[in-house]
Amino acid sequence: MPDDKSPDGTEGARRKRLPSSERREEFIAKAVEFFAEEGFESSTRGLARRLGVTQPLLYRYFPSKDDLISEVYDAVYVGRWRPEFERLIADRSRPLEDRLNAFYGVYTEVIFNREWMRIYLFSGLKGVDINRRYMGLVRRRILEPIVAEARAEEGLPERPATDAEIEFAWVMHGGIFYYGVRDLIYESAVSADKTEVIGDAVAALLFGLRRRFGMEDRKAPGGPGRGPACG
Amino acid sequence: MPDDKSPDGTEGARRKRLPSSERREEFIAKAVEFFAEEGFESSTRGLARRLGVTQPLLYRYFPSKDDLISEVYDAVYVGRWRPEFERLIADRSRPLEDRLNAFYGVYTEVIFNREWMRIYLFSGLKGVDINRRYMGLVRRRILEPIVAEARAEEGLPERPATDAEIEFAWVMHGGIFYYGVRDLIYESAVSADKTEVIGDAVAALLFGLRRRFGMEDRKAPGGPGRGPACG
DNA sequence: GGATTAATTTTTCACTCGATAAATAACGCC
DNA sequence: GGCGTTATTTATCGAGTGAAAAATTAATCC
Repeated sequence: MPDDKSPDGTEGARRKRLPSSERREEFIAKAVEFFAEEGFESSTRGLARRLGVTQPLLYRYFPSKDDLISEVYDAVYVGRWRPEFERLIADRSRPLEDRLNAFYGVYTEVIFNREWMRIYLFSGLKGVDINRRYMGLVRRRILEPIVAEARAEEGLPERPATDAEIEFAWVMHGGIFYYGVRDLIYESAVSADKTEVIGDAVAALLFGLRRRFGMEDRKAPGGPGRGPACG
Repeated sequence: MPDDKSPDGTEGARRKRLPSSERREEFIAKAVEFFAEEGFESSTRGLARRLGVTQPLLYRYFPSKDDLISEVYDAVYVGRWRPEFERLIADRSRPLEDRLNAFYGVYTEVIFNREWMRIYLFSGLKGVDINRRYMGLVRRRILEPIVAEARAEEGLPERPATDAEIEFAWVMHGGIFYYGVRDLIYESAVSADKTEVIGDAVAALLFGLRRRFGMEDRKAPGGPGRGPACG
């Protein structure tokens, strides 16, 4: 007997043909859904079933399961990054607190999404390097700018962020991320509203950074303007 | 041909027998290691290989793979909880900031551990309910006490923590947790030292809670002493 | 409308999975 | 030292896995 049922489920209704590029897009989009929900260990047959298509067809478009998974990573990590993230943080026409609230508002619009979060966590556990690269992106494009803007708003001289500053920014950033995890992955009732939670976190972030500046800018009042990275 | 090699790998060295209870313990301990590293989808044959034992032997001790996995959960979630967690937070002979630094010092000794973190994340993605129960435990035994202690130290009247307060405490707690994730799962260089990071986070946590108290204790100066939970 | 091209399915392979049943061999007891 | 108990292994089943090869069928072109 055939090892997969009629792709559509309903007998007789033969699948419409699609041009190669469209089909590919469709496959990737559904693969994001599918692997996000079921994990990357789930079978290509399961994905094909959800697509209403036979399993070997996948291999016409992707040489292997791993290649398909790479496309999934790209669609999520690269495809959903928005250039306005960086602009929002750096826009000095508004107070930093406003900017950060605005930034985390739109950033969480992207990442507070079941697909995004689950792909992120699954891929992190797999140890694929795109994950490490994404964290590098967050550090360079989000956290370092935030620290720099906070220094600027305090009237402190420019200088590369210290490890302790970045680490603290990571804790707050991770706290906001984890808020999404609780909501979307653990589905534990997250009752307070997002704007308020972000507002509290942003206030604490700025408080913590100013506190750090106060602790570290004593010994170097003028500071080595553009000294080598600390640590 | 036999479907598993000689369990030990090295030929001839027949496996020593162990009494039932000892063997069981050994299996669970190694299963924690194994599934933490490879994920719960990994094969019982892989685990057996690592144990130097044949795969069907596992089924002498656990009726199914899922039952073994449940034992793994118990060993990690229940077995590593330390009663001193709650005592440290509630010990009013010291300032709260000290207590929280001490608490997060020992708490992170337990959870900043590759096994613990990976089991936690894997099980969270699987959606097993022990995960939700653990988060309930954290809320009741850690976060609510922290908020209560913060109120007490401010001289405010006792009352159940509001959702916004708990949510903020979760963000800080999650930020610390995520610090461990970055270190142990994503293995992104975490350079600053743990004590300092915790110190910064604790300071920000207390700042944020006091800020919240100031925002919410205006309209209810005496407050409904033991009113129903907010929200 | 028949030939060409390319999208899709059918069939199949070699292997892995969780689990069961039966055979074997190490240990304790007397 | 033989015997019974039971820990452990051997062998096997049926279902599912990623992948390749070949057969089929829908769309396109002239």
